[in-house]
Amino acid sequence: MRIYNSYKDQVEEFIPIHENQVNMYVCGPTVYNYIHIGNARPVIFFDTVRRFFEAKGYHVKFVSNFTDVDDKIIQKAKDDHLDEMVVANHYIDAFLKDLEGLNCKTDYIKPRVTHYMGHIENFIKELVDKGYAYTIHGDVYFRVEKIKDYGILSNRQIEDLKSGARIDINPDKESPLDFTLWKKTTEGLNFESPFSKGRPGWHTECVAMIDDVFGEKIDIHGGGADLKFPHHENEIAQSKALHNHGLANYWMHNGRVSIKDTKMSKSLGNVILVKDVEDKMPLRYFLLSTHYRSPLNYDDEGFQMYVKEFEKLESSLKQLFRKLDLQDQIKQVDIENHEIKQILKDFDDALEEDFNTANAITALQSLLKVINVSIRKKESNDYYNQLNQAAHYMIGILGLKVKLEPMSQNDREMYHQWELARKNKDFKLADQLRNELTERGIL
RNA sequence: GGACCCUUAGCCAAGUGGUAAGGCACGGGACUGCAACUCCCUCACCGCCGGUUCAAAUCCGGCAGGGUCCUCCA
Repeated sequence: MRIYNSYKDQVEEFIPIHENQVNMYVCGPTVYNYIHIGNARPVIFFDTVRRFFEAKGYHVKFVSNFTDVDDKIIQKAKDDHLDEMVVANHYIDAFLKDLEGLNCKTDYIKPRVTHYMGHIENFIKELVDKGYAYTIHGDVYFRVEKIKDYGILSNRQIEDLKSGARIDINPDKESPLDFTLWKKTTEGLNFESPFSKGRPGWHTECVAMIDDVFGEKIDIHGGGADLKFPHHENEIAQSKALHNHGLANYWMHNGRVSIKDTKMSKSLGNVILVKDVEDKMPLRYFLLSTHYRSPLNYDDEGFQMYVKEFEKLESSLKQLFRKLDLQDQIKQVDIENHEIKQILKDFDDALEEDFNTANAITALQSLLKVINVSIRKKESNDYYNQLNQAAHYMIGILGLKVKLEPMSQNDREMYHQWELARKNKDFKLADQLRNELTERGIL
């Protein structure tokens, strides 16, 4: 397994800290709105990463947070005349529903900031005690310049950052680079702390929760490329200050999604929400069709291509399944066929090389071709089962769900009547039965 | 202004030194009671100009166009 490590800007062999175990953390949503397809990209991608690791026999401890205290939530609560926690809970539920629609696993560890206040406080306190942070007027800031190699992840020099820094209106900070660990405020949801009544800074939440949930350096930390700076850079800085390590061995960042070659943003009004996309599986297919590090552009016409592709996948697998199902012959077999084995190998090879889902999909497509050819021929049930199993292995890792229900006795009879009608050239009856079978999702 | 990235057929998209995967669309065939599905065939001087090399889409330099980050952002 090889992974492109953003921290070093190179592809590296993946070596887990603990054998057969992968500890990974992905920055989760701030729950003040429904997620859009750009948010869905890391969600789907890292779910696929998890699935592949699991398929390869790793135990994956997958953690992704909910930021449920934030200025944007306060604003949203004001706008909607609701309690902040009501807002947060609503969008957490909506997020999980979107996840299910996208066929992402939801059985992962989901720390919420509001449940970790004690730990976050202690974390900040320790930073202060060690001299890496300072309090002033109730606010707490991190001393960035105490971290000597600050900027490695995002490839920035401290000097450049200083000269490029916007005019800082906050004279309390020792340096414009310093970032907030604790913000004194009584507006919105706030918490008592030794520093002041207030809220934690976003950059400290993730690292404090990782600290508590894992209690050690983790294998993989993931998120969108735009989180590299300053968010992830600041997480690393805090971890170095407190634990003398860079938080994660491998940093993975996915590219952005744009819409019709334009940045997706609420002010431009070109946001596509996941909940509004009818074709959830084609969306997943689409988002995996480009390598995760490349930028991805969405437009309706292009997307139709993937809707069609997914339908093709669905119909081929359905026909194969039906062939076996009609004879009650679906069973576990050993995959021995050379061609199928080669395709499986191509699939695994693609994913093992920095999760190249685009090439993995190509392998899936070549299996589909083999399936389609075989369906027209008379092949053994054993061979069909090998194909079926290989296909399900692949779509299981890619997380592409295809509805395949075994036929009822009634369905079977109807199917046989249809065949009989065609044989007897009773095309009127045959067409009628065909329509019925199609409606029932059999054909 | 500073940092970085991208440019492969009509469209989407792999490929990071050995002579262009795959998909969609188009065109030509096949199969079929009619459809749908499916199958076969066809379809690229890798943005432009130089350089390095026996060999470059792949490395280096320049130019053009596009984008991201530097501020909340997945």
